[in-house]
This record gives sequence, C-alpha cells and structure tokens, in this order.
Amino acid sequence: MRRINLKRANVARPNTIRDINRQIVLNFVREREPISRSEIAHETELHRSTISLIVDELKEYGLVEEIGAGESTGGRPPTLLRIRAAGPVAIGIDLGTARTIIATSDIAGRVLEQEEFATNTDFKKTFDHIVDRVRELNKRNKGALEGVGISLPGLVDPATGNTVYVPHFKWHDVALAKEMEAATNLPVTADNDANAAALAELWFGRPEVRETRDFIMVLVEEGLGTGIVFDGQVYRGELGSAGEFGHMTIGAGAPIACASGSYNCWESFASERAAVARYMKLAGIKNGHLKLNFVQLVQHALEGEPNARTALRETAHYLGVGISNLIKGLSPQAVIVSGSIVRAWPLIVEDITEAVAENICLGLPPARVIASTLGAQPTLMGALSLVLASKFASVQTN
Amino acid sequence: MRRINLKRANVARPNTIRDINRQIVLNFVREREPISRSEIAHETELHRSTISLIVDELKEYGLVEEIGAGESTGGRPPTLLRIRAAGPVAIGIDLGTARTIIATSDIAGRVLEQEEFATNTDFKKTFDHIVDRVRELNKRNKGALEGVGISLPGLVDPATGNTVYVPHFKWHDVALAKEMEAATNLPVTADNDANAAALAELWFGRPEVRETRDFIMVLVEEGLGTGIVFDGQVYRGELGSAGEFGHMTIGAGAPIACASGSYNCWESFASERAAVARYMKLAGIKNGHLKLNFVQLVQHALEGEPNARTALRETAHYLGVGISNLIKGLSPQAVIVSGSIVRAWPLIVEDITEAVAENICLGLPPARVIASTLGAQPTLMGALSLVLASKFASVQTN
DNA sequence: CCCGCTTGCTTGTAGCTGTCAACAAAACAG
DNA sequence: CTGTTTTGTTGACAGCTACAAGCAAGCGGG
Repeated sequence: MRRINLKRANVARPNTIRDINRQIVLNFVREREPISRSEIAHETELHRSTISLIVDELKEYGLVEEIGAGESTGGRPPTLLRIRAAGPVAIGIDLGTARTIIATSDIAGRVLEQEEFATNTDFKKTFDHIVDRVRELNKRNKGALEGVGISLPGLVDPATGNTVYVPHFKWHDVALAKEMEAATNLPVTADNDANAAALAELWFGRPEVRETRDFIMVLVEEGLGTGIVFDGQVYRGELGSAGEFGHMTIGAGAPIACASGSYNCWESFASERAAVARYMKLAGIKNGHLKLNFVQLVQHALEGEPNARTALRETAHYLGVGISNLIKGLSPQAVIVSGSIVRAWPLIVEDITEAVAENICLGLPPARVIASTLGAQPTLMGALSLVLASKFASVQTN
Repeated sequence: MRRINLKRANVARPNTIRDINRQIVLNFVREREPISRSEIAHETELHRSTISLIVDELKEYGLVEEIGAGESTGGRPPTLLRIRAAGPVAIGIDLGTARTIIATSDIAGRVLEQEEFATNTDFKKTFDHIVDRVRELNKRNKGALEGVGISLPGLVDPATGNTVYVPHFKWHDVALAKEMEAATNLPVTADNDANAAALAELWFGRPEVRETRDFIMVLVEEGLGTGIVFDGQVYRGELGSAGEFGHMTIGAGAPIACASGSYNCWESFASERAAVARYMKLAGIKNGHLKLNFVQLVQHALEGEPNARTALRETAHYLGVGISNLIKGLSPQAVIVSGSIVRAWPLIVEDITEAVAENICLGLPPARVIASTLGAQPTLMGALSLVLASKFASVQTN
C-alpha cells in the first residue's frame, strides 16, 4: 500500500503522478544502469510511451544520457540509458572528532577530489577552515556544485539542520547549516553521522543492503550512534533527533562514562573508548601513561595480541547486547555495523551474533548482523549522500 | 515530502490521484465531522468542485451522509457531512490472558454490543468459543459486518496475521487469522495488543494524540508491550514483529523473570507481574500464600497502603527507565502509557517523568509522557481499529 | 419588499497524465 | 529478400484536477 500522509493535507494533483513516476524511472536508471526504456516499462508496468516521455524530460534536465545500442534479443536493439555523471555535483564534509574530510563527488557518488585537515575544537576555526575550502572548490568547479552535506558526531535538529549538541567539542546550539549557507551561498544539509551513514548505505551501499527497506546502522566510533531506516527512509524523529540509542541504558558499571557522564549507556559499554579502556585495564596501563588509539588497538588484535583481542571481543559482546534490543524492538531486516571496528570483523562477528542470540529471549528469527558495505569512509559517503539522495528523492523539472 | 515506496515499483496511475484524495476527504469528514464540502476544500486546497465529486462517490458508497444545513456565516448555509454510522460493521476481539472480550462497533468506533468470557488456555477451546460467538453476531447482523479484528498478547506475523508465539498460553505458530477466516467467512486481521492499542490511539484517540504523527504506545499488562507509530502508521517491522521493546535489556536482577526466563528485560522490571512481586516481597508474603492480582494492588495503592504505593512507584521508576531509552532512540512526539496501571496515574506520573529526565543524559527535550486517552479498554478498541482503520486507509470505490 | 453582497455548491471547459493502438526503425532467421 | 520480433514514437482517448461561470440560499441595508 502506498504510504500517504493523511494528516497534513498534502493532496495529489495531476502533476503529482508524473513527479512520482519520474522519480521511479530515475531510480531505475540509477540502480540498474545500463538499462533500456523498454526494460523499465516492463518492470514498472508503465507503458513504453510513458517511459519515453519521462526519459526525454530527464535527458533534457541533464540527469540521464544515452550510451548507444545494446545487444539485440531478436529484434531492434535497445537504446541503453545511464545516469549522466559528467562532473562534480556535491560536496561532502565528514566532520570527525580528530579529522575533517572534504570531498566532491559526481552524481553517482564517485569521489572525485578529497582533502582533509585536523579538526579544531574551536567551532569558529573549524567553521572558517571548512568555508574556505568549500569556496575554493566551488570556484574551481564554476557553479557545477549543487549542495553541501555535512555529517557530524552529534545531535542535529532535523527541521533546521542545525546542531543541537556535539559532545566531543561541547558545541551547543550552533546554527551550522544556516551560517554555512550564508557563507558559501550553497544549500547545506547537516545530519548526525550515523543517520548520514545509514542514508549512504541505503542509496549507495551494495545491493544486499540497498534492497533492504528496514535496517539499523550502528556506527561505532568514539561514541556510538544509530541510524534507523524505515520503509526506505531515514527516520529522524520529531524532537531533537532520533537515533541516540547509543545512550540507552543496558546495564550498570561500564568501563567508561559516556559523553554525558553515565556509566549505564550502551555507548559506555561498546564504543571505541570503552574498548580502549578495557585494553588499558587488561594490559595494566594506568590512565594517561600511554595514549593508544582505537585503530592501533584493532591493529594489535589483528596481529594476535591476546589483551587486544579480549578487549575487542568483550566490546563486541556488549555491541551484541544492544543490537539485540534493537532487533527485539524494531525487527529490522538487517543491522549494519560500521566504523573502524569493522576492520576486525572476523574477530568479533561471532561474539556479536552470540550475544544477540542469547538476548533475543523470544522465538524470533534474529536479523542479519552485517558489516558496512561502504568501505573505509562511511561517514564521508553519508555526507555526500545528504546532497545526492535529496536529488534522487525529489526531481522536479518544472 | 510525500512518502513514496520507490523500491517496489508501485507507480502512479491517473486514478491513483483520486484514490489519494478520496482518502484525504474521508478522513477529514471522520476527524472533523460535522464539516461542509467548502471547509474541506479550503483546508485541503483542492477545488470545491473536486471535493463535491469525491463526496458524491463517498455518499454513493454509503460512507458519508448529509445531515442538513449548518449556520450561515453571511451567505448560503453549508451542507454538513458526517460519517454514516448506521449499524455494526466491525467485530473486535480482545483476547486477554484472563478474559476474552468480543464487541461490535459502528464505523465511527462506537461499541454497540459487548460480551466476554474466560479465556481458556487450550487454543482449540478458545478458538471454538470465539468462532461460535462471531457466527452468532454475524447471523444477527445479516451480513453487515465487514471484518474481524483480534488483538492478543503475543507475537503476530505482520504478513500473514498469524500468531508466532503467545507466551502466556504457550501457543506457537498458530494460523489464527487464516483458520478464523475459514471458519467465519469474514476477513480477519490479527495483531499484537500493543500495536492494536497504538492503532486505536492513532485513529480514535483524543485529538492531542491523533494529531501526533510519531508516538510510542507502552502497554503495561502481565507482560509489557510496545507499539510504535511512525509518520502516522503503525510500524510492524519485517521479521516476526516489531514492538517487543518489552524484552530489551535494561539491567540485571529484576524481581521476576520475563515470559521467556530472563531477569534483565524491561518487562521483568516494569510489568504488572513485577509490581505484584515487589508488593509481595514488601508485605513479607511468601510465594503462593496469597494470590493478589494487579487491579487489587492498584486499588490498595489508591486507598493509601504504603507497601502498595512503594511497589507501584518502584515499578513506575523502571517504566521510566525503559521509556527514556525509547525517547533517546526514537525521539517521538509522545509516549503513551496504557493498561490498568493508568488508574493510578497520579501516583506514578512523577516517578516516571523523573526517571525519564534522569536517564536522558543529553540536552534533549524529553517527549511528553501521557496516559492513554482510550478509556478502560484500549486493547478492545485496538481490535476494532484493525478493521476500521483499514477501511479508512484504503477506500476503493471501483 | 427589493436589491446587492456573501457564501456554498454545481456545471462545463481546459490542461496534464497515462493507456492504447498503429506505425516506424532496426535487427534476426530462413 | 521477406516475415518476425523487439524497441521506440506518435496521435487519439479517458481520467483527474483547476478554473470560471452560473445557480442556490441566506444576510443586511434601504
């Protein structure tokens, strides 16, 4: 059944129908390129003539192009279509706790240019640095860029796109999107990093994920964020921002305090910081004696160091406990784990699935728990997706 | 933005637009009756003529009727419309752990007839009893009944409407809906009780809830169930059934074991059984010495007995802990508590909100936590809603 | 009492959209 | 080279909403 927003009076007009079908056709091209008009007509059960008209519109709008004839299957050979990926259209900014990455991509999500710098705790400095780089990129690409997406490790108000709270930097109520728009003269979309990564999986992940209409992204970083996808859309909630399951209470006596001081949160049991704290304790290292970052810890574990392995596996166990809560409550088709911890996936996958199975005390089939399919930079892809997905989700040629 | 299911190729046809608008008009009548064509046109921004045509269809279909002229506001007086609630159209079955309630209602959700009997643990006996009563009701109402809705305290497969597992009776994989359909020759919809109650709040609750597009129903009974409403639709998940947040791990050492043996679940901390167990312990009553049910416990508390109050308030605290998890993760506009515990709402509301505030460790505005607006029989209303809501959600006159 | 004014509803035409049938284009098979 | 198959295009037709004009029914002032 089509999902309709009955409460807000957004009625259907004659052109609504074309808007809907245009999106469907565009997304067929995006996901199945190269594809012919005829094949789209077949699958959508719209008439060939209708598809032709819509493709004409999309071609005129510069979103789709023909790439010559395909193989004949006994008759006239089909004219194949693909997304026209001429040059950069989006800027993605991955504002991380340690480093900020800025990249441009074409409309298909391929990264074209990329640069990074150390994130400064001072908002003004980081902001100015980003604006400087965005302006430079915009100048170099002469107005081809259509928007900026920013993913950041904190709460973002879904209505305004402004940050409510970024724990690591202690930024409160910063009008990030608005100020960035004013400074760069480009549309800016900001979102929580886990939400952005979920969006990226949805639009640019491997087919096994893209075709999943309900999944949960669990992003393990310094903190622990979750992004929820319902019915093929990222759910953002109403107040503040949804997806802070990282702060759900799952027990007591965690190895560290979460970003807001609690020892009961999932984050304080299963984040990168929790894993590092476990390792320090196991290795008998006093606080502050040795700075070890999580990537190094993963490296140690992969090389076989027992303490590192134990710390990771214990963290994985609690990751599984939290995941089981999400599965019980939301019954998604899949749970996707992302972040540096994925590098050690073979070491931890069993501990996670075991904890999940143990804690799903009902006769429910456990959802698949899989590693991210986005490669090394899920949050950067997320930032780019914020721009690209909105393009594919609402094509308006008039 | 309109929510569109892009992945499944359900394209828009010329009549799709009328289907959408017909639903919108019908729901305007339902929610705002008595209302005139003109007012609907004003609010939906559809043209008056369009509304007239749609209303004609709905009248012909017997869903809407005119009830004479209203007050003039300076010109021709409006013709007022309302939902035509002639007779019974739905049967609702509230299959509870102790008692089963069967009722008929008109299209507006007003209960017309109601009867109940003790639920038998044996599936066959309960099933036969229900079928017997449904047949009798169907016969008495001569084919006016359009469907049967069943709410039950267990997991229901959203695809088939068959029960996966009902803990209290240990019913596994029962083809309830299918068998009932075969036996009664009526369409049967079955759902989890908390989901059903959420649906009832959404369609027939007080306006403050109906207009809320994202809320969570927390149904406190023998067990503890949750129903999740996203964007005005009950979310059911993919595998098994969503909404089993009652089994999320929130700590350890609960007063009782949950339905599946765990002492860590929210249910084992905050269900009716947990409250009763707490009371027994406080009152120094050994297991089995005195059978006290939860309604009696609430009565004692209302009469001022300290042990009963303490037991309830402690339960309320853990209710709040779980609710805070849901708010952090899903950021709903409201959380609605339902079940017998609502009778003691003034006694417990502070403990709940306090626990919520304590555990939302972020700077987020806490969602409203409110008591159900459905009165004494939320799950019966839920069962009826299963039939009625589907009627309002997809009117097809052709 | 009549007239203009306002508001509610209906009717007929125009513009947009998808369907359908007919047709042209391009390859294949015999 | 002809008949068949598949692909894509074109023009007539039906369904939908928008718009404008007209009818219906009450109000209020002279």
